[in-house]
Amino acid sequence: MKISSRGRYAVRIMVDLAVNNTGEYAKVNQIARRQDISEKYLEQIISVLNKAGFVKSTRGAQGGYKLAKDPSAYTVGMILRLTEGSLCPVACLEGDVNECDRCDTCETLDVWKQLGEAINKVVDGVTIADLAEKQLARQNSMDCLI
Amino acid sequence: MKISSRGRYAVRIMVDLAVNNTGEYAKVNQIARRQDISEKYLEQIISVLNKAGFVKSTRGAQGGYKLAKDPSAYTVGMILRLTEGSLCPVACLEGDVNECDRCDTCETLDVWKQLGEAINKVVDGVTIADLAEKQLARQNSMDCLI
DNA sequence: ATTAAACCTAGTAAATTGATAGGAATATAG
DNA sequence: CTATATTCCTATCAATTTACTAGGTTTAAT
Repeated sequence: MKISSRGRYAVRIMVDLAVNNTGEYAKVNQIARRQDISEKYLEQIISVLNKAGFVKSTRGAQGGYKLAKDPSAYTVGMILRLTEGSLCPVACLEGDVNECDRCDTCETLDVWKQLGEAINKVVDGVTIADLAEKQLARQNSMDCLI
Repeated sequence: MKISSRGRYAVRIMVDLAVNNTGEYAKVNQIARRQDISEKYLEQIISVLNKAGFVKSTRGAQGGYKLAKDPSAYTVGMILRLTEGSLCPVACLEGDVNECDRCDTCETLDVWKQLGEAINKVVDGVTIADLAEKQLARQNSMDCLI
């Protein structure tokens, strides 16, 4: 029941792109430096975000990545589901077909259902914009101290 | 973000012991048959429950396992934490020491904290007694149809 | 003494995780 | 048109976890 580093990094990458958005394309090595993630690993993760259309890219010199839409268009849940796969805590609840044949007499199923709903509620209740705003607010408050 | 079969089986074993409690010790092969879990795998899982004091055992002929306390004394969360380890969705939140040095400037941390709380709330809100009752109620309602 | 059970330890195939590595394709700058 | 900066693609890898299977040891009742 852990979120993998792939999922965590993906969220951080999206927030990073939102916070450091200048209109230009951000390069992998810049994001990697800011987020302290290996360039090569980050490359793989951002490629998934790219294929899903969450970010857009251009290749070659001056190329890079930027968010495809407004940060408020992405929930944490969307990003986790993309990079982690389903957030459903048990396979029995996935898809429209109930895999296991104990499902109709399985008391525990209802607990997993509640759990899945609780998880979705949290991760779909927070957007990349929310997280980016919070970071910008903290950065501004730090500026005041200088 | 899946609950492993070890955790799911552990919960089912506890519910099974609650539902089929006759005062006698239940044998691994009986539980295995009822729950459709391999005897050997079940043995390993119930041994964890035993060492934690959730069930008690006697060896030798007529031996077996029974719940150590009333089914209402066990939450699903207790059993999952035992068999799965912490239900914390990220390592950063575990223990009293913050592992990673980004923690104090990490916006995403708050999401994971909310997520952890939501998960705990669900799994600690359901007891083995709740699940056992539900199963007994269904069994009784089935009896009426015969 | 036999037998029925829990107990203990080791092994194992498959999948997943968290990367690293190297090169191919492509766009810009000079 | 060439050099360079960048994304893009694929392969590999070590470590860990998962979900078991297997086989023997100990203990208690009959």
